[in-house]
Amino acid sequence: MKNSSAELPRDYDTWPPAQNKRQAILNAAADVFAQEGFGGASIDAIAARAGVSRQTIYNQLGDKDNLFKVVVAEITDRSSAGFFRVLDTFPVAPQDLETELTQFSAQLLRKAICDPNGRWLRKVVETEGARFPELFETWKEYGPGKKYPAIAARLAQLAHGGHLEIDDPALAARQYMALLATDLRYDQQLGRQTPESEIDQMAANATRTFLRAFAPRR
Amino acid sequence: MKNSSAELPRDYDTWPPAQNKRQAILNAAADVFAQEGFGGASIDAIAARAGVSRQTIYNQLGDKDNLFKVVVAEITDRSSAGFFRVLDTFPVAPQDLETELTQFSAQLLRKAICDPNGRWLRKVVETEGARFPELFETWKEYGPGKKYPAIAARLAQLAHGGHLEIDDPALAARQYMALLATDLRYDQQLGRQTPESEIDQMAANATRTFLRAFAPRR
DNA sequence: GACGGATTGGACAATTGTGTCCAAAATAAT
DNA sequence: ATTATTTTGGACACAATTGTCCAATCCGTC
Repeated sequence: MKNSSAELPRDYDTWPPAQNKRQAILNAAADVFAQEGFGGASIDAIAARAGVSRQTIYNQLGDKDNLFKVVVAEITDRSSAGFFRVLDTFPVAPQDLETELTQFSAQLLRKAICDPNGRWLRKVVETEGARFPELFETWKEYGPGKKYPAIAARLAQLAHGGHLEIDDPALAARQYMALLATDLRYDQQLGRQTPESEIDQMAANATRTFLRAFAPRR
Repeated sequence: MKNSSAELPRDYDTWPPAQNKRQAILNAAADVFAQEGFGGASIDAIAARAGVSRQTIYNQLGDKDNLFKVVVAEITDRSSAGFFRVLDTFPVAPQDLETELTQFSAQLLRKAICDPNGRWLRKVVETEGARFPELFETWKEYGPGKKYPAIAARLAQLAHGGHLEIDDPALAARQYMALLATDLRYDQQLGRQTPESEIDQMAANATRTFLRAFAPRR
């Protein structure tokens, strides 16, 4: 009935479910908040989806505001961790830059942008950012505040090695991310799950254009 | 008290206010829906902001679902009209491509992307798209469905005239728009109103990178 | 098997929201 | 000035939601 596009970012590290009801609650809450917004989400709906009594939620996580804060913190952590795990594979000393950067881009799309954590966060930040300013200050710090400089640093490294020609690495990083997300937004804006098969194509398109813009002249 | 970042897309064509309470209601509803989401928005809040009795809303626009639909249709119209008004100034036969395309880009940012109508729509589509699928089918049709092909056609024209080198105009159009929106997302994701002064810089950055990627080789 | 902590389901008060009804008041039209 | 139309504000029934309380129950541990 409620098979929305916003799936819950599951984390199978802590399992089986009976052990951590808390985790089940957080997953369910992430779902419902993303689907209904903060105002529209009801504790009952969350409890039902988590397969848990409403009281248990209050016992473990306090009131609705606090539940929301905990969920955001949790997902922020997961998302950030996923991003930096992929970032470690950045081709800082490539043999074939286009091929390797395309592969890296595809990984980034798959594991750090398309992935449920990232999607959930972007949606919730857009929706509820104004309601919890202090919360999203920290998101800003751990999200854009760390990701973009990290990408910029890698690009600068490539430029220093003569593989790219870049005036402003920070700008180049933002544009690289924008190119990567080109078709993602178009798709995901309505719940369309971007098909796995298209991700490689998207990575190739973005990388190609990026390199045409920033490859050394001749 | 409620000075949110989401301002109401006003339309001063129909004025003074006493004449069209209907317009006041739609503006207020746009505000509150954007701020609170569909679930969190209350008719009372909308009535209060519109300076109107709650009953008047029911008289003129029926129930909450219908009110929402009318608001979306209204804003979609305005946004689409604004976009195509700017599109008429596209430099199809430029003397100095970079300069003219930069100017066009700035206009597009100012009047069709940054503007309250466009911002409102993007936010609401992201938030409530799953709840009103049929509504956003029409949005899809009038938004991306017409805008991107229109841009693609202009770019193809430039390519045909030898000003650009483009394999896939549709892809180039999506990437051009993505580059334009690069810093917009970064800013607006939290309610930061992009300062007027930065728009020209953003247009210049996007255009420069786009042309470096798609200008004819040599 | 008995203990203790977590979990459950149900009841509860208080609040909030929707949508309707209606009589009084304001506004516009004739 | 009189009539027609809107608007208003308040009352209302009904449903949903939040957060609390509590007795019954489950579950792992000793």
